Amino acid sequence: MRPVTVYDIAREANVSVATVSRVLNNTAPVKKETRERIVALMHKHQFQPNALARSLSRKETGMIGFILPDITNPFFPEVLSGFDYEARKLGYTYFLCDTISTNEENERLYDRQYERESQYLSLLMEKQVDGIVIIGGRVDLAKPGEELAREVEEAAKRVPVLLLNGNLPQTHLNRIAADQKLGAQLAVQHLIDLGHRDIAVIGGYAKMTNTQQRLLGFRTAMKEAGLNVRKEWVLTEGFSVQKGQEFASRLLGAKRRPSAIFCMNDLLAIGALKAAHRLGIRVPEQLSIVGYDDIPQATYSIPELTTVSLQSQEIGRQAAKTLDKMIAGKKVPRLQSIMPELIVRETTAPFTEPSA
Amino acid sequence: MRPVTVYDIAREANVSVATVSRVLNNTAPVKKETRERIVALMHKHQFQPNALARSLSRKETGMIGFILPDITNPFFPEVLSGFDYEARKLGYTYFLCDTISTNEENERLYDRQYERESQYLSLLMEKQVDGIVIIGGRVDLAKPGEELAREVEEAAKRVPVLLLNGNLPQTHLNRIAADQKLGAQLAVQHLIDLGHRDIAVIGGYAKMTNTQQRLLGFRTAMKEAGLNVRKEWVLTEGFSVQKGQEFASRLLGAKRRPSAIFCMNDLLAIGALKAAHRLGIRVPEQLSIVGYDDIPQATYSIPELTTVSLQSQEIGRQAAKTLDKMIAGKKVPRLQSIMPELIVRETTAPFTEPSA
DNA sequence: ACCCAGGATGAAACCCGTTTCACAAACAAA
DNA sequence: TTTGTTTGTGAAACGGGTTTCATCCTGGGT
Repeated sequence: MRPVTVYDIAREANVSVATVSRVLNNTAPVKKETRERIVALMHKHQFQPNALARSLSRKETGMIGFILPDITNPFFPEVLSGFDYEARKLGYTYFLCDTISTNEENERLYDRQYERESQYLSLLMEKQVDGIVIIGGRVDLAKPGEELAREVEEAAKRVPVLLLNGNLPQTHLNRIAADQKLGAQLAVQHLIDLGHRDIAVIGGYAKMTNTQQRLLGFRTAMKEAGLNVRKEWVLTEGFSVQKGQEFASRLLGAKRRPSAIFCMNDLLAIGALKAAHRLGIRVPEQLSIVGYDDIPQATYSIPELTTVSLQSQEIGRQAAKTLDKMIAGKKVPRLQSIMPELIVRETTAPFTEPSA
Repeated sequence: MRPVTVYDIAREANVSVATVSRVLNNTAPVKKETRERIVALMHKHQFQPNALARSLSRKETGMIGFILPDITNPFFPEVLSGFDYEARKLGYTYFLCDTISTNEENERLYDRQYERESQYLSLLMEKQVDGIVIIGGRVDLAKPGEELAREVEEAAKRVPVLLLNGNLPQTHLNRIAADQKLGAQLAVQHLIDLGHRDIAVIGGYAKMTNTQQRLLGFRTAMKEAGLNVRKEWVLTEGFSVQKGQEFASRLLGAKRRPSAIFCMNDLLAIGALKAAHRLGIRVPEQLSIVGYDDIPQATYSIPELTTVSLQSQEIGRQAAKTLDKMIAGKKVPRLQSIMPELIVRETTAPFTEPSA
């Protein structure tokens, strides 16, 4: 059966569609009895206005595109849930756009992310979304002037784009980001305060600005404490539990090993925890570990992870609020910094000389 | 600047919009040079067809609504990622609809889920989605004839609706679901085979059909082995790590305690693991634990969880494929059962008499 | 030379709302 | 009573595509 339209209602109520539209949107006064007659008919027929038609003429859709790299990475659901909370309050719905590729074996492939990201960018624009938020992915990687960055900037000319946690350098795009450098400094300073001197870092991708920022924070804290960074204790290219286990095994298997490891995210930290366990190294007594992100899983492990909270939900909420303002044409600050916070739990302890 | 439309292209190419539309969709032959001229103009102006307008006349949007209860529960991102994979291949985009409510303190509230679910149902229909998939939430709870169930069925008359893992009894709606009873049986049988006789179950919600099914599987396996179920060892109402810890503490703190715990999901199992650890009970030597769902986090814990895999990604993939068929008007089986699989890892071991 | 099947194309209707404009009626102020 | 402002309403244009129908051409078959 054909869905009922304003025309059907109008005909049956002996009014014009204009009037029906008016009661639908309360956009102009309608005589009380006329209104009631129309409302009754709407209920009777379970009238649901066609949002496509409405959006087409209104030139606004109430739809947002949310581009993220990998929904199975628990960090993203966290920010997404914060975003969802505000977005819904503001009356938006959103498309979820995951830029990761998986092959038939469910292995995650990060190589085609760029391609996917720009595909989504134009797809979303065709769908006439009111705004786009991008977290992770290319915005973390692109260098100024690069083709990739240009595409995003191009899109931003046609529709509000908000970057989360990204770090597209030298861009005029609005962003909300945690201070990555500070977060790393917090973590490393904590280890130093506990008396650690042999500190390693694992994870991240050397090309990602986020990683670079955190590495910078790490180096800064080390330098200020007069400690030097051994380059074989800086292991990058990876963000998974798997990788964390791998990196930590390598670190802990060597003759000289660090007494503390700073991990670029919690997944890596969990991997490090596993590696230590396999090698019979007790955490935190013999090895301190600090994670990053404070995903819910950080409290699932035994011992629970000491980590740097990026306030993921808060970022998501801010994102929704800010994008809404941008859509409304209001001015918003170019960069909103979210202060990271160190959450001390159970994987860090004062340094003690190995008894053996 | 106003976006460029088919009319703009048509005017500049000295053709009618019909012709432009034809080259856009390859829907009828167009003279080669005309086509080339039009294509060139499209590129020149970076023409992007307005998907709203297109959908409005085509009466299909390529949009799907995906309703789930809580994206921060890692089970859902898993099925979502499987769904994403296929949906994208088939050319769909989807709205993510999270039915959980959170208050300002980010606490999750499940009480208003119903309301949210029906709001989303009509919202999605207004947005003219081509189909809707619902996982968890009301479809797990509703009894036949109930108001809630009716709403879903009502929606299903207007747009294809697919239920995942739900168990709306006596409904004619299409569903894809893992065999919950079998999954539980597998888990419990495994424990019994290992020599356990004192087995407890924790988690779930008594009103959820899923929980009921699993409980049924549990009881069946116990009965077949001639074991009886102690009712103080059946603890329901909860699905979180927190709850798991609580339940397990209660169980393990009692004078008489089980030698094995079957958990209604992996989060609970992780909680149980933590409780055991706090109480100094070694897993799996002194206590075996089996989870359910096989979320990625099941391998993050130490020891790694033995669990029942629901093949979450697979369910998601099937969902996309099936919904696509439904949208195309093809017949699909009323119920597709996904076989659960027991994944034996490190939290289960043969029963041994307590040495003390 | 004649007929017919495509090929190529345009005019116009259609999808379903919103919004502008015009106009009549009702009511208030002067 | 006259003028000015609301209230109440409809006709029609609009948003940006798709699709049907009609028309004109062209090449192949006989």
